[in-house]
Amino acid sequence: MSWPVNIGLAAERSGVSAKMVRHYESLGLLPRVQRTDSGYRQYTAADVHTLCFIKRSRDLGFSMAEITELVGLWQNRRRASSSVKRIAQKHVDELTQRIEAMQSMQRTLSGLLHCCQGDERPDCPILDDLAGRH
Amino acid sequence: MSWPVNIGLAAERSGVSAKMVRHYESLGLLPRVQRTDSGYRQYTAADVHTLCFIKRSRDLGFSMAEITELVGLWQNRRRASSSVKRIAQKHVDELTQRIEAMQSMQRTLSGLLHCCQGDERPDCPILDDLAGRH
DNA sequence: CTTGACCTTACCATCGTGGCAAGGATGAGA
DNA sequence: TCTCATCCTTGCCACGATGGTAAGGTCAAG
Repeated sequence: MSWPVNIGLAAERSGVSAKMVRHYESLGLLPRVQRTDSGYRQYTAADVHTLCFIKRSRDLGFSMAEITELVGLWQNRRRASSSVKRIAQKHVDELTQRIEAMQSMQRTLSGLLHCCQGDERPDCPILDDLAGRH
Repeated sequence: MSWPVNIGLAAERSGVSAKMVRHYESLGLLPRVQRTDSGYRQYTAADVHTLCFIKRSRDLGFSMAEITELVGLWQNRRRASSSVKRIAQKHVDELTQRIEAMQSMQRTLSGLLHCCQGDERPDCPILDDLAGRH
């Protein structure tokens, strides 16, 4: 496996782009980066593991601020699981709200789409709705 | 009703902030704005109606690019309703995709939340999952 | 004439990501 | 050893839609 690895391999193995790896570092999300004499970043297996953690968290929709907290809890052996659960519950609640908002849009639009002939004529219930249907 | 009105009243009546009214103008989304000698923008009833159209479109989740098209179609008497329907259908499809992606996150997180005790102990299936559940 | 509410433009911040540019490092083949 | 491709470095700009703030002009009521 040849550890440590350059940023390119760390990116490939974690699924995070090299660009984002540097960005996360600038946010203080990655603990510390060893460098070669010429300045190349060197990633250990543990570093790549942290990157994978961040990737998985992003894939689940957590914000960078939330991920910062989660990484901190992950690396803190004296954490309370309630702290993690609180963050996750808040995120799920936000997801629920956003989903409901989008479903509401979707319902309205689906109804309008159903009414619209979609032919060459200009009459269009979608535009009528957007114009305030008066 | 006293037309035309300043940007503040136009904003209040349309539900769009004055800031955004200026922004939409800079995007070319509002046709033309009359000005007083001192440079104040003057909005007619038709202008406010257009702002309401934009507001309603934003509330339904359309992007500014899509709204630019929709406003153009709205003001074009020779439009084909199929053009409108195509835009709306594409938007609904995108909404569907985003909703499904978020529901997938929600399902995963809900399962993890259900497993997490949320107490003072450090053991946490949520963190285990983020860390790659190995 | 002052005061306060309104208007003007212009710039910066958000959030997460991508792109580009200019330059250094490294390693493989000629 | 020279060269070239590929990698790495930093730094800046962009997105989309919105908010904030600052510095200044305008207007109407007191």
